[in-house]
Amino acid sequence: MSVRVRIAPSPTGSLHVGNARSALFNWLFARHHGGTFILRLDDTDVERSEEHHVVQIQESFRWLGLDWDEGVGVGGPHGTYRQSDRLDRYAEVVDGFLARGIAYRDFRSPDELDELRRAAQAAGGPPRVPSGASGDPVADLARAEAGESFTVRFAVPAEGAVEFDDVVRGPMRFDLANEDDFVLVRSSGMPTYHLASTVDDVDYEITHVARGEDLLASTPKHILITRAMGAEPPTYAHMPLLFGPDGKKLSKRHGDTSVRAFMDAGYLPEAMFNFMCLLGWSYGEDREVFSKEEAVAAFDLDAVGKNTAVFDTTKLDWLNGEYIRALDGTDFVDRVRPMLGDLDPEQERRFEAIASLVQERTKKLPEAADQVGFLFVADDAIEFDEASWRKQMTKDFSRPALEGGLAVLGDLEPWTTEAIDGALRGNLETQGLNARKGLQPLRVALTGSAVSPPLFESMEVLGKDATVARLERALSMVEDPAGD
RNA sequence: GGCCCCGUCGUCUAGUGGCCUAGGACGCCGGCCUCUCAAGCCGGUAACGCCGGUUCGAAUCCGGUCGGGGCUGCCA
Repeated sequence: MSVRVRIAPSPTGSLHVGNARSALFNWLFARHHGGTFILRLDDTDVERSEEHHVVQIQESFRWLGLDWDEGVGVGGPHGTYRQSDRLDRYAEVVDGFLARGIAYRDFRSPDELDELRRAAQAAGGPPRVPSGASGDPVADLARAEAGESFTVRFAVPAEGAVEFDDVVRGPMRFDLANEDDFVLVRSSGMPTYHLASTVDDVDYEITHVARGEDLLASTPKHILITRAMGAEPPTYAHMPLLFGPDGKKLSKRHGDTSVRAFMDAGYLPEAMFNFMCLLGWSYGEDREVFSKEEAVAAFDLDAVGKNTAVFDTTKLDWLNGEYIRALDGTDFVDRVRPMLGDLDPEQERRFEAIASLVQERTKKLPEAADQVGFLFVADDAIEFDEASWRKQMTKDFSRPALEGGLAVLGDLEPWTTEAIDGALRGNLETQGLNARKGLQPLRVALTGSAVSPPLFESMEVLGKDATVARLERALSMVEDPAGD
């Protein structure tokens, strides 16, 4: 039997990294086994589901490189893959359950149920709410047709147990005595997640359900429904949850943890992919950096770990730098250019000339844009970083460095990195300054900051005129501190 | 309260009775390199929650305990 797995986000928000990680593992599993990866929408919560989330969720998956074979947007043999379009099918299943006495209509009010729950809990034993079955389906139907509000509940057997073998956690056993008669259909007529999701899994012939550990305790419900439908339950794999750096379950208060946020922050999808693989799974061989293809070849669900992982992006930052450095030079230029705004031909030339030097020293794409900013401003409009100025331009070496630099560069020919290097080093000797003192003021004069791409190369890219102009301007400001 | 899951360096993890005086990676610290910052290279810091048991031998098996987490909804 060929592997069929699914990811079923609910479009009540943007795609969260936790869901993305689940999707990733499902995708890896499907690809490893040559199976089918399905994207389904669990949108039974009509109150909170929104269409723009549907669009963004798909965008996030595509960005990460998780392509799906069936489902939303791509179609397949099972319709639209949206639960809101399958209401008739759920009703059909429930009617069958009702007819066979596997489910019943429950007319108790929420308040009444709360009361019962509290009482059961106070009793100390299992907090199971007593069955609300009247034992008279005909009368129930009459009440329903008369317009009384009701839910449909699954009649969980009072005794026995549900057992299954979890791929990640091993043998599981849940006593039914602890299981409530759970709701299948809300009073609004909409199916619950448990019903819709399970019916879909059966109908779509899902072979492996790999999802977050938070659903582990709900699995007996799903198995009960599956069996009631006369089907064999799929293989389950409950994957560890993701936590925030504070050790608490990942949520909004840990900042924006949507995939979209990482997209916008300038992370490379390859790096994000690689990073998420590391959360709960290990490539082995002491390897942390690997390609998608390598991950597909090595991955399997039974190798997924049991313990929760803290979503700490420190390592992601490092990985992103690794991937940026590994980028083809033109690829890097293409990815950064959109962040620079409109460039004239001269600015474009400067950017491309210095790109490779910036590529080596950036961890996130937007940083690269910051680092080349000095190439695009007018020579008399450089803004000086205050701390840099104080440290390099207010010292006794500041003037000699600038004046000496100007003296040797003024009529330097040819204007190349090598020639600039030689000229400036010669000046260091005549001034009796070490490289640190003799060159830093020039860097600040040129770029506005004590941190920049390599100085000589920057000068070459800027050209002699611009270089001289910037040095002169800075020198004039050093002479007259009040002029700053 | 009840049911269930988990517990190796700060973080992600390797480890399935001896190869472990516990390995790798990120981070951090120090050094080298060096025109700044990165990168790179070298070195260092740092963990089997605790207590019992099984065994010649336990991070690995069992029990307990403590700690964290999930579920307990007409959310998913």
